[in-house]
Amino acid sequence: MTDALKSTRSLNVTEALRELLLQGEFDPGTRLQETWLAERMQVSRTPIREALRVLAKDGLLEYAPNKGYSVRRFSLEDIVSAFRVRSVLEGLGCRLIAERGLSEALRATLQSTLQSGENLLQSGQLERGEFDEWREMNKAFHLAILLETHNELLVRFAKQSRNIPIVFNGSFRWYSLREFQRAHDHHQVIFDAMNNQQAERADFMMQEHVMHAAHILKKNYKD
Amino acid sequence: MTDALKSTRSLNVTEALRELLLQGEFDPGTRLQETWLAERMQVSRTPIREALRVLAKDGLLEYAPNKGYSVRRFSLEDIVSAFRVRSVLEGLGCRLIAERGLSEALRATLQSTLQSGENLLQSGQLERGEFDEWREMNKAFHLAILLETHNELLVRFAKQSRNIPIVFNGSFRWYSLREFQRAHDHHQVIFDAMNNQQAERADFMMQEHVMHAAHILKKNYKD
DNA sequence: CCCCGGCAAATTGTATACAATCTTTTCCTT
DNA sequence: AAGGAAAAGATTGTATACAATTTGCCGGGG
Repeated sequence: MTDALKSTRSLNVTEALRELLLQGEFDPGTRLQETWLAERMQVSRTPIREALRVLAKDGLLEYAPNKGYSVRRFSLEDIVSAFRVRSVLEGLGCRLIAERGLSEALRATLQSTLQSGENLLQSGQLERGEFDEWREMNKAFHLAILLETHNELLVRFAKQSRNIPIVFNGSFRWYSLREFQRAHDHHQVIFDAMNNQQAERADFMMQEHVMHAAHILKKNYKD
Repeated sequence: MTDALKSTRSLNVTEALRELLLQGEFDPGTRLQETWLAERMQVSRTPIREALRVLAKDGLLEYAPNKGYSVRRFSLEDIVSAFRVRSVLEGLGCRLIAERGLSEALRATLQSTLQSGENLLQSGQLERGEFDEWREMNKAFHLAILLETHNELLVRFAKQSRNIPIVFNGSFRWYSLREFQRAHDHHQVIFDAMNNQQAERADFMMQEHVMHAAHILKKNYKD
């Protein structure tokens, strides 16, 4: 079997820190000192430094030579801008899939996620705290489309455009049942469009879908 | 004045190495050993390692834990895929500008680059080796549009999607006078569309423009 | 001849020591 | 008291030493 579980402290620290940042553990503007982090993470400064550099490149931290790193502040405008970028990226993904036609594997995967969505809506449990299943279903739907494009850069950028604290978990906490239903409808239409090789329609609806999420966030986000 | 010229060895090495990779100095698949690089660059392994990690994140190198870094191989398909992504990103840039209307500053900048293009075409010098002016003009045109969107992620992704060895310098070496004229025509139409707030047209034409460059590269690229 | 265990060399990962830079405090001058 | 040079402290940048892991080689067993 493959030894994909092998890793290094540097990589582990990078992901641990990224998680903390995405969960909003540190206030924006906070300076992250290497020695302090090193002590907290129980490693030396070396892996810490490598992690910080990567996270800065990901846009989660700001860096100034000889000054160090600080937690980036995301304005509402930054976040909406990121959604707009993601919308055209995922829209392109749908377009590419629709143009070449759905593979059997992808059709099966997407139908499965649609069924999951249906079940979740039927159960009526979506008003309480168990958004996790929905989150998982949603992620599976979007990721399956992206991966099927076999466009590595597209996948990378689409993933990266979600590396923003408030956005990362999906902003489902604002969703009413009505909103979940609408999202599910979007998914169905997007699937139908791709399934019928309607590239323009698939692209457009995916953009609509993503920007609607941005719209909801915009309405509820207080900065 | 600002001290933007301050830097560190780590940053310098990163950019120097990036330049070497973009110029195709190393064959794809080549393993880049830290000690070897350190000796060549006259620094210790520490800044080398930080540079390698960043360049791997940029997609120029491949990395495996405890194995090291090697120069990534870009297939023709990889390159065309990157163009497709860039086309929708820059298309979105044009759309955003067109929707809100051209600022005076941007109108002036773009008209200036168009005039430069006009002059270069008139001089008829474009068949020989001095593509540099054209390259500069082209870069100014595309970058001015991107920056005016004030969408940081859009700018970052669009720039990053050009960080590919063959692509980076622009593939103007394949261009005939006819191709330069066509590119110039595209620029003019894109400007006109934005100037008349024709968002859809501006977006579409920019995509056309970028993908035509991909088309030319595809015809001439031998792998 | 192949295989494979294990030792040796090479290479990467991590910690730490030292250098350079920035920040803060002190204290002198005006 | 205000200003500012200069020293002290803190923090980042770099080099190097050491640890862990991988790679290559050698020899023995099948």
